[in-house]
Amino acid sequence: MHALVRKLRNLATVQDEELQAFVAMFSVKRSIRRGADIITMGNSSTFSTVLLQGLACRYKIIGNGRRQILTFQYPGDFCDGHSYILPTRDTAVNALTECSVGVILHKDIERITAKFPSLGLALWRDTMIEASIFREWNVGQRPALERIAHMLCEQIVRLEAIGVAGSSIPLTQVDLADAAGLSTVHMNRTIQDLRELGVLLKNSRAITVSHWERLVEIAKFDGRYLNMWQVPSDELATVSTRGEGICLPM
Amino acid sequence: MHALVRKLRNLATVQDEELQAFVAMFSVKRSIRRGADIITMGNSSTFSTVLLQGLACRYKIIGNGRRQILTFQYPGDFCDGHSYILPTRDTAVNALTECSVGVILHKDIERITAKFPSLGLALWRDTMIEASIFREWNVGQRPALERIAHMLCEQIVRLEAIGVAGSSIPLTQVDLADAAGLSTVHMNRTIQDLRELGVLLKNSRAITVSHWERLVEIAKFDGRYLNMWQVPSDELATVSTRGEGICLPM
DNA sequence: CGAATAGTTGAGGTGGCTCAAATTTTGTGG
DNA sequence: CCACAAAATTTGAGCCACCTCAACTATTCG
Repeated sequence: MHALVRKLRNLATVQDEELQAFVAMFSVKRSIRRGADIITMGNSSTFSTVLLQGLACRYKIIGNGRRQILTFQYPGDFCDGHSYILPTRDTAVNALTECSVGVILHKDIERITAKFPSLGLALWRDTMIEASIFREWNVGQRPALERIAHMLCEQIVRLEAIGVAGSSIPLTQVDLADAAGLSTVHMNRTIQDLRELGVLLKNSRAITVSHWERLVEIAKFDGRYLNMWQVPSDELATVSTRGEGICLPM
Repeated sequence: MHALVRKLRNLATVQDEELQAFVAMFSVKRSIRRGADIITMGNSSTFSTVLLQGLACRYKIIGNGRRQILTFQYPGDFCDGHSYILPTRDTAVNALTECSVGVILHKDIERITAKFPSLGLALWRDTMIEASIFREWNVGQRPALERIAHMLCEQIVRLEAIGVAGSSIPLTQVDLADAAGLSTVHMNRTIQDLRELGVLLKNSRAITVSHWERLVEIAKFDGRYLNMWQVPSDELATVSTRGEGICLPM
């Protein structure tokens, strides 16, 4: 549960005992395999799900039968968009790599946030940051190169925020295309452009950033919308549970 | 303050006395004229702003110098995206018609939500619905006709939710273009297409829906993301203050 | 080792853009 | 109430970013 604890600490001043109590309410579900839906559309539920390991995406099937990815999710993220507040389930969540999740009953969340308001505040803030990300993606209408570069920047920053250093992005071109709303063909060609520009590694099959500054420049990326100013990645929480980390596929 | 009261009542079970106390904390600022910024970018503040009358938009100037509208705001909406929770100010808000707003100190919000948790819950829900709207817009990549139809559907539903009946949308084509991320030229041509299709009135300069069902069909609109299932528009709150209503320009 | 899945390349089509100008409507000051 | 400026709407013409369709080639995985 490291990921969740780390995140909540960033969001508000929360006492260790509060975090411990919160974490204790979760039950863990492991080994969700790539391609499986973590959350399915339509059925409202009595519990919330937090991603603990792996990488997932929130998505929706749109008119033409295509998958539109709305956001990527990293360890510590609430998969179901805080369904305990608003039970709307108009999107699904899919595991892009093997995943583990934590599950907590809505009524347990209610109980503990009533008891520890600062925990509720942290959760609220989390919903706001999610909203920021959606807002930022909206400023779509960017040309493909900039759009993709921007998406890559966001993923790098979010990976760093959960302690995954290294500039390799564990997503396929298909995933990125579905997220950017571009065809895979055009995604591929633009990735190649970025490789030509020296921004991504050329030899590797994986998507690896080799020139961060230039990427940021192309993307006109200003990461403040991610609200990750705090916590410079070191002094991470040391509350309970076994070692975790995002698993880098490909 | 009708608009705000009505909205909060929809979002949670809040006692009248709680609403009264909340409303009493606002000070009102009237006669903000069309074109003026209600919220400017960059400067974080110590208070929050609620739109009471008129129509505003949250926007951002993007790379090419163009205005990207992220969402429209109606009476009762928090202009600054609940800045008391997350002080990020990466967007501005502009009055699209003459507006009135209410202003409340962050610390007053803190005080009263601590005292009345159900009020805090209502506010939290409100942030979630805002996020839903951003999410829905993201599923951009729709062809222009569908995209615009969808936007119109949303505005009609939101207008109805605040008690403005009638199917006339008080926005210019320029505003709609900036929101849809389309050129005004293409917006104009698509509006004309909708007129040809009998969905919008032909003679009027204003944008008036004449065939709702067909519009919904074109848009593939499913309004559930707006979370307005409650309150069938009649029995509106009767708490204090003078008559208000959105002013329909054009 | 065969079957998916992911990545790459080519060719041709089109939705929405830009530039440019005309027309209509709205707002303002006299 | 009129005249003029500013804003909104409309129309035409040419262009290009990104799409679709259709292979073919690596890779991964059971």
